[in-house]
Amino acid sequence: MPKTDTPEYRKHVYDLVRRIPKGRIMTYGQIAIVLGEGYTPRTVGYVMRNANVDNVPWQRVINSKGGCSTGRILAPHDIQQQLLEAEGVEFNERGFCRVEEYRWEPR
DNA sequence: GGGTTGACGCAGA
DNA sequence: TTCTGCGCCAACC
Repeated sequence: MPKTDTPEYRKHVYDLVRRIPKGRIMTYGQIAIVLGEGYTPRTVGYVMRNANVDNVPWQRVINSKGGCSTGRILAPHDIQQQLLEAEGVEFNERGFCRVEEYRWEPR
């Protein structure tokens, strides 16, 4: 079972995130299921936290609520909605988007 | 080695 | 529908 501390583990997550098309999103749970290998939303989130300093569109990765708990991240919460809106993702007043509609699954 | 926290998810009230 | 609690796995103190 891989660990999040290994570059391989993180690369796996990063690669999947980079595959997300423009104007699409993925939830932590979805990623955890797709990666399998004992991945859990927690571990995925842990990796994403470090992805902040990487060339990964981490803003496309959100929680099941369709939003992002940006209040706990190191980066400003404005970029999340801003970048996604630039890609065509619509957000409501609460700062949430329709996950069921924008959710993308790799194959 | 043990306890707490966390970019989460789901079930229950 | 929204809020609260519990569980999950790994990292941090």
